[in-house]
Formats: sequence, C-alpha cells, structure tokens
Amino acid sequence: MPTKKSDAKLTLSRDRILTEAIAFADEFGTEALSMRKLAERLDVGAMSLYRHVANKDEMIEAMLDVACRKIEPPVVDGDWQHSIRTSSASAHRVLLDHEWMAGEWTNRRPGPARIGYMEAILKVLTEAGLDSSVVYRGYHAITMHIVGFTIQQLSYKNLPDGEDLEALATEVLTAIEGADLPYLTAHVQAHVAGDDHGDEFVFVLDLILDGLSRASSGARI
Amino acid sequence: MPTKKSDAKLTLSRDRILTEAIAFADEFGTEALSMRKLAERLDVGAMSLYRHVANKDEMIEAMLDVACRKIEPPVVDGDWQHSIRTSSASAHRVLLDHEWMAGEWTNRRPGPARIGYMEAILKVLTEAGLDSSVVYRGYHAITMHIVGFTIQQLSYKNLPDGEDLEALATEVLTAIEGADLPYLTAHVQAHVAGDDHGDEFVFVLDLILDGLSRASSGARI
DNA sequence: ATCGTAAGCGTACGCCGTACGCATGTCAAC
DNA sequence: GTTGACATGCGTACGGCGTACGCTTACGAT
Repeated sequence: MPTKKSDAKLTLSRDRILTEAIAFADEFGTEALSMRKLAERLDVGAMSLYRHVANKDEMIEAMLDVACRKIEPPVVDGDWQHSIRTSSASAHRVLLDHEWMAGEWTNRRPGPARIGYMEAILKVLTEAGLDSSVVYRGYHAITMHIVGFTIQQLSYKNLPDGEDLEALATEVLTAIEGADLPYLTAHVQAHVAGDDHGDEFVFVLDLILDGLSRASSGARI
Repeated sequence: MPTKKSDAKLTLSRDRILTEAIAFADEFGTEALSMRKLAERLDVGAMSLYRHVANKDEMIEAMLDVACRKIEPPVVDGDWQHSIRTSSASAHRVLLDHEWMAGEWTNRRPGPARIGYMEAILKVLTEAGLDSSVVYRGYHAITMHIVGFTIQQLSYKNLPDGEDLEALATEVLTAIEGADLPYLTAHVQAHVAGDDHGDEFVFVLDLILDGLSRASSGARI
C-alpha cells in the first residue's frame, strides 16, 4: 500500500465511473454490466463505486444522460424541417454508436440532457407556428420514430451476412407447421438486400414531418 | 405426501405456467418476476418449472407470444387503412392491458403469433397495391408507432392525478439550474389535461397511413 | 500534533438463475 | 403381478448479483 497514491490510476470520480461504464456497455451491453465487473475494470473495490453513484439504476440513468449530451438538439432557424432532420440524424447516429441506449431510452426517466433535448424539439415545433395539438403529437411521432427505427434496425444487424435467412428459417419452422410466410420472406430479403438504412430513416421521418405541416394548416381537429 | 394427487392443483403444464407468469407480470411487472416466486404461486418447487420451459428468457418470450395471440391481425378487405386502424387499435388495447409487453416487445425475438401478426400486416399493405418500398417502410412505421406510442403513454400514466407536475418539478430542479422549460411544461400540461389518448393514437396513425398512400402513388423513390 | 471528514474497501446477507441428480408416479410389456 | 422405462416434480448447491454496514486510511485545517 503506497503512501503516495499517484502511482497508478487517477482518483476515482463519477465521471470516470460513467465513462468506463459506457465503454463497457458499448462492448458487452447493459445486460452484462455488473457493479463488480465495472469496479474490476477501474481497479477498485465494488463498494467504492457507491461513493459516487446512488445505485445501479441511477448509474445507468446517468450513463444514458451522459450519452445524450452527444446528440445535437435542433435549433430554431428558418427551416424547421431541416433543423429537425439534422438533429434526428445526430440522435440516430448516437443511438447506433451506443447500441444499449435505445433499449434503455424507453425504460428510464429522462435526465437533464435528455430534458434539454425534449425542450429543444418542442421549441422548434412551436416556433415553427404549428398548431399546439400538432406540436404535442408531432413531438411523440418524431421521438418515437428515432428510437423505434433504431431498435428495429439494430435487431436486424446482428448477423454479418445473409444469415438473417437462417434466422427466418428457424422462425418459419417454429411457427405454425406448414405455414409459409411469403410476405415476411420478401420483407426480410428486402432488409438483407437494402443498402442504405440512413435513407430509410429519413424517408419515414419526412413522411412524419410532411404530415405534421399538412395537419397544422388543415382542418383536422 | 398423498398417494392420490388429485387433491389440490391440476398437474403442472406449460400453459398453466405461462398463464400464471402473465398474471404475475400484469400485476408486478417482468422486473419483479422470478422463477422462485412464480413457482410459489403455482405451489410447486422452483426447478419444476424447468421441465416445461427452457429458461427464464425463453419463458418470457413465450409469455409475449401468448399475449400476442390476443391481437387481432388486419384482414384483407376493401379498405386497407380501415383494416390497419382496427388491428392497430386491438394491438394498442392489448399492450395497455399487459403493461410489461411494450418493454419486452422491442427486446425479444418474435414468436409464432407475432410472426403471424407481422405477416398479416405485410400482406394487407402489399395487397393494397402499395409500392414494395412503401410496404417495406410502412410496416416499420406502423409497428413502431403502436409500440412506441404505448410506451410513451404508459410512462405518463403512473401517477393518478396531476402528480406529473411534481415529477416535472423534480426534473426541472435536476436539470441545469435556473433553466426554465416553458415548452416542456406546456407539453406536460397538455398531457395532464388530455382526455382521450385513443384519439392521439389514431391521429398519428392516420398521419402515417395518409403519408404511405401518398408516397406510393407519388414520385418519391 | 490533533482531529474531522471523505474516500476506498472487506465482509456478509439475501436474492437470483439454474445444473445436477434423486424420488416418485404412470404405464407398457411380459 | 412384476418389472423396467420414462416423464415429472423437487432438494440441494453453486456462482453471481446488488448493496447495507462499518472499518481503515489519507489528508487538509487547526
């Protein structure tokens, strides 16, 4: 036990814990993340972590919020649709960089960074002059699209090549015997053949944005 | 230990296990569900369950699929939008009846029932004459909306009265000091005041459906 | 030199999922 | 009726988990 402590790691800190926890989750997923293993990575005892985080749940919420800071929120400028598109692309990118985020996003309470992001979206939609009911609903449609699309996308991307077909075959066999699923088969093949998921993402997003602007000037509600 | 065994519970079976597990999850959530507690409810030893389910994950997937059977899939008739709307309302209802479902939906592999549901949606969209790329994207947009909307809806409905405001206040204080969040505040108040969530659900769904039919005949892609 | 305080950590408790192998009830074959 | 195969239920135990509790140590202020 050295008297001077500067021999090895820097002193433990909340930031260091969260950074390492995010790196761990990026590599192995939040399911595999345990306080003991995280502490080992940081060369400290497990209980030392609890000086800086309240408990595991609070830590994961904090991880989520730290990662959320990397999302560029939309800004109010002339073209609200462009602004939302740009910010959504950023969010999509971040969710793909940290594959554990999308799953946690739907289950955890928002922290400061995510609250700021929510506020920014609502502000842009409101300042764009959309009807308040359209703002209200549009916010949900946009955020749901970002997270939902990413989740679906990640669920397809586990296997390197055309091994989705194997997965599909398994599913077909598991399903009602003798049932063939022509439409699903075509859908999965489209997924396997599909080159550019970014465009898929923007396609549906634009569909939502167009619908919002139309709904706002129209007579609906 | 009685020689005759018909004195108490019927014999254990996969169906009985899944039914009880679903009831448990409905009441306490999947997070609180443990094999030991489930076994206790069924008046059996914990390890007995493993004669009928491979492990906990497989059991939860099976629970999800059993619950999925309650969703009425869309049928091919004259009005594809009406058919999708009706089926989506059914799915929405089921997801609200079993609050644990939406969270698991995004994280688990689909079983037979859910595969059948997927197939039915794809069939309806295809038979409606939509362009194949629109089918492909529309499927995602629709299913994402159903699950995503329900998740958001459930996250707001935990507190009985206007206690959302308390939650918001906490969040505001947690966020950057001195930052006020006028747009978010308005949004939450709209949520609290909002009477009919069913209409919100249909509003965004219609927005998607309209966009799909427009995208199909239009020049996009 | 002393002491208050905060940071790190060792131990232990009560959960969890589940591997393993034994006990028991059922039923077919003789 | 006996036997043996087989499916079903279960008791024990292992390793891992989150974390409560209280001790040790380092260090800055006095």
